[in-house]
Amino acid sequence: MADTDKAGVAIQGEQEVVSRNFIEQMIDKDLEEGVYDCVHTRFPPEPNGYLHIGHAKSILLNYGLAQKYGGKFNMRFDDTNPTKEKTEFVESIKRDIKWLGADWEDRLFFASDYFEQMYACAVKLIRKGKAYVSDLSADEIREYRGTLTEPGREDPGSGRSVEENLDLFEKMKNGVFEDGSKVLRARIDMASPNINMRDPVIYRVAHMSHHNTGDQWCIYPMYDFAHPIEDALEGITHSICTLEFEDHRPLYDWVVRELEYPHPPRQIEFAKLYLTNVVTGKRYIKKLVEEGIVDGWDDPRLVSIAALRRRGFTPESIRRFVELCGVSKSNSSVDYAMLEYCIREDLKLTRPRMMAVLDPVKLIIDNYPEGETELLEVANNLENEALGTRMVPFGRELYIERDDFMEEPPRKYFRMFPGNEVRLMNAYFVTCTGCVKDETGRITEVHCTYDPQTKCGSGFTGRKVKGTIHWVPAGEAVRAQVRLYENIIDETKGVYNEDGSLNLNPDSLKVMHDCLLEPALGNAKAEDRFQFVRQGFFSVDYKDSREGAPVFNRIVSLKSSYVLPKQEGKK
RNA sequence: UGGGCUAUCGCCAAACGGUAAGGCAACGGACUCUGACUCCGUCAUUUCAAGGUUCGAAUCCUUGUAGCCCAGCCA
Repeated sequence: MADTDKAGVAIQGEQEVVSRNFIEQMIDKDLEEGVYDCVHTRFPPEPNGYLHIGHAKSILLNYGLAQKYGGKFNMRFDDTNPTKEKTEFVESIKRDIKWLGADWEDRLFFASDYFEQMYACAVKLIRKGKAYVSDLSADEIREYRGTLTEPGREDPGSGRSVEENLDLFEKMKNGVFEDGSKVLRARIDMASPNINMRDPVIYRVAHMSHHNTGDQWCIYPMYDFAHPIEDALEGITHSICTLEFEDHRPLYDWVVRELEYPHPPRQIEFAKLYLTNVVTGKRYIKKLVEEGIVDGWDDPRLVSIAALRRRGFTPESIRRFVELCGVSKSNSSVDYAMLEYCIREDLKLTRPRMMAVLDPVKLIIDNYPEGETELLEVANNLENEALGTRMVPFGRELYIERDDFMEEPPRKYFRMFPGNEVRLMNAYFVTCTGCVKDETGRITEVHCTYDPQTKCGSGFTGRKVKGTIHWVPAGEAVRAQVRLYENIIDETKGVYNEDGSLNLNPDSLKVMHDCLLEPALGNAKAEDRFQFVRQGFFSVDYKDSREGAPVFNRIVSLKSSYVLPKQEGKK
């Protein structure tokens, strides 16, 4: 009988048997059979946008495999199409991958650095009679390709001699032809049931400046031709990509076979990671940015790597999340709750637990001596002594959460209401005596009395209270802005409307301007993370915070099995 | 209607012919200076469906069904 621990590790006797995902099983087999004697992976993004949580899976999968098998991991920009790529993106992608902790060491490559070799490969194919220059327009090529159910027809250019093809291809390279007037096609099978094999275009003409090679080239290789070559040149063993490339594998194999690479790489496809109710589409995010609904690609409500980082997620939490999701070939959509679990798990023992009042109302302890204050020594994290203690001033006037007082409480309300005794966290028991309202009926002060002998740390055990509430000292509290987030999508309706537009949640951002924090939080630095007791985990926004004036983003709330009555019915 | 792939709990996901792991979520309960954490318990007689083979089937065979991908000079 095998026990199984949290990581899915079965323990049989003394032996640990980790269940391996299907890619690892394939690699094991390859290694066993001597197909390869090492593992070399790569992450090959096109620098045409920002990375998001889905890319993290691919990055961590590839890097993780290299680590696990003592192999190597390459970083490679697949920049074979100058119409879409920008240097700005190569920088952001590098930064995100570093942040995630994937280390490519000194192996940073660009597909565009191989253009010369790729050109030679194309010439080789032409010489073998395996490629030809076509004069067909894009529309004509589509027509000749046939349909899903009908085979294609021979390209008229297919009959050209090797010499003529060589000559024409060189002219393509030399800029003799206009964009779109000529392409190089691989000669495979116009009748193949796999449309990718119907003489795919492998080179096109594009008179355009490339972010890396400038104006050196006016012909560019297509992905299906370039990618296997890139992999082969770098000595990649396992070329891991997503499911939509499954149909391209026969072409991938065709290229490495025709080019006669002695140790050809092998393509393996896995299912992308999707998160439920999340926006990753570039055009959608672009629109959100343009319309000012979010404040950039790193808006904390988004799931780009930059956004997750800004929200306060840790690289460790993302790694754990990806690990928990697993790797398979079935299309699936993981619950956001799993990500929340991972970040809570990472922060709960490692961050100080502070007191912050988001929506303050004044609390006056009527029997506490006027003008007097005391300093309380408070543990930073009761479950992790190593985090030490801090001092918090306490006095007659405090602020508490508006939610923590009700004049007429419902059943099972454990907080402050007239006549009820609660604990002020880290301080004393207080008994509520009533409240003061302004002319609109809004509560402006809550009053109570305290019992000096119930001080925290005094060892008092005379009686117990059901509720513990947090507070900040009135005089010394630091005023700050805190932002609370909900999903940017209205989860009750799904991501898209019928017309294809996004189903936005109008309450996805709540900015709390007059929050009061305990003094120690006043000099928090960008990216510092804390638990605000009873509220959740927060991090200091690195964009909007200033020296001595931190702005906090809520990363995730604490779980709660209690719903405040007035919030009932809220979606 | 051509080809490729995938179907195991609300969501991920193991199991590789030997009698359905685990995690997330949810729900009880205990504990508690966070309605948190922690702990303890519950949560698939059944694996898309129907047949078949077998002592034995999620795994093999049939026949269906559903979903995803492919007709860019994108990646």
